[in-house]
Amino acid sequence: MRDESLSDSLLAWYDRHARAMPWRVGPADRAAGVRPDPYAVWLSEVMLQQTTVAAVRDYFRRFVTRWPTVTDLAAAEDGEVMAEWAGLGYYARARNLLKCARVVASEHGGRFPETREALLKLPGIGPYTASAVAAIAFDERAAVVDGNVERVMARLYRVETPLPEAKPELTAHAAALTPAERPGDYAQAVMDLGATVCTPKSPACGICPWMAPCAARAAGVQADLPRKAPKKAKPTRYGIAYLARRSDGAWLLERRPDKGLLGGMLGWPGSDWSDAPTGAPPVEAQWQDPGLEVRHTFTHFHLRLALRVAEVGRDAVPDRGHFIPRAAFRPASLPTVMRKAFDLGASALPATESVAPDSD
DNA sequence: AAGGCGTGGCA
DNA sequence: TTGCCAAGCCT
Repeated sequence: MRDESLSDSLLAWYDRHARAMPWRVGPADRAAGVRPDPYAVWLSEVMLQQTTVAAVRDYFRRFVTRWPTVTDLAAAEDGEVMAEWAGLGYYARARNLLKCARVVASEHGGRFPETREALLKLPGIGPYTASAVAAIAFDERAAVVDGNVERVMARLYRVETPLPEAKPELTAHAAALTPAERPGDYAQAVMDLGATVCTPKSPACGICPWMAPCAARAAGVQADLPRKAPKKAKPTRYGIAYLARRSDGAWLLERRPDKGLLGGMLGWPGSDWSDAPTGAPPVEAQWQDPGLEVRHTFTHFHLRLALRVAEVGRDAVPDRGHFIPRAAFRPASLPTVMRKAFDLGASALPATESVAPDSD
């Protein structure tokens, strides 16, 4: 059974402390009848998967400015969406975002399904996002369980079982607390609490609306919860990236395959990334070794990427990739590791003379 | 069903 | 420098 005094005290706290966000309808406006745009809720929730609010803000604004509705997004070119997502990480989210937008546009008349169950069927929408959209946009009493909620529940109920084993128990607690009234505000409230008060390292118990009922706080173990299984060490992999600049300033890039690391993104042609990388240069040239190396850490390995640079003539025909004209090339459209390679490698080539744009 | 999948900030 | 982490999903 639900403990309404708990959800009530949290909602009262949220009424005073809700953070303002570009996609959020605050509690006062919500109480006055303002409804959030399901498209904005969905887009923000996908962007927020494993990603900080600070990192998402500007991406969200650019997306809704460029594609104001899900129908607009559905009509976008794949490469444009991937370029706009560049730098935000977890690029499968962007591929699934577009898939989802197209399903909503073509099979649901441009309107998002309004139940958690139906939302779960869409690409890129899992248990968390389905609950968040259902609760925030459609007032369904759906319990959100993300990293914040897991932490808050583990502390409130002093769950000592380590994650991920504890997940079902924490989910049950979260579901029991979720109120029928204001489920969307409650979802945002419990996540705000986790993000600003019940933080991973020194939680601010002194200002927490749930200080009194918190079992971990009473036992003084709040900073030790939730317990987690130890993580594996990251191996180091090595690779080579080839940066070729044509005499007209065009750069040789290739589209990475949809599956796997950085799937669907542009990148520099190169070797595989392994203990002993192999891979031929993508175009015949006088390749130079400037002695530069990009260091970058992915989710599950460290990468040391050695750079090779070359200038090639107007008639160069690459074995891999294609030349992107200087005027069309934006480093910001590259995933971060590739942008780092550009920042380093471009400085190793002589400055381009200012030439008039050419006609290919 | 455990592992693949990004990035930037911070102690 | 290193490790940890942040509103997970997919296979």
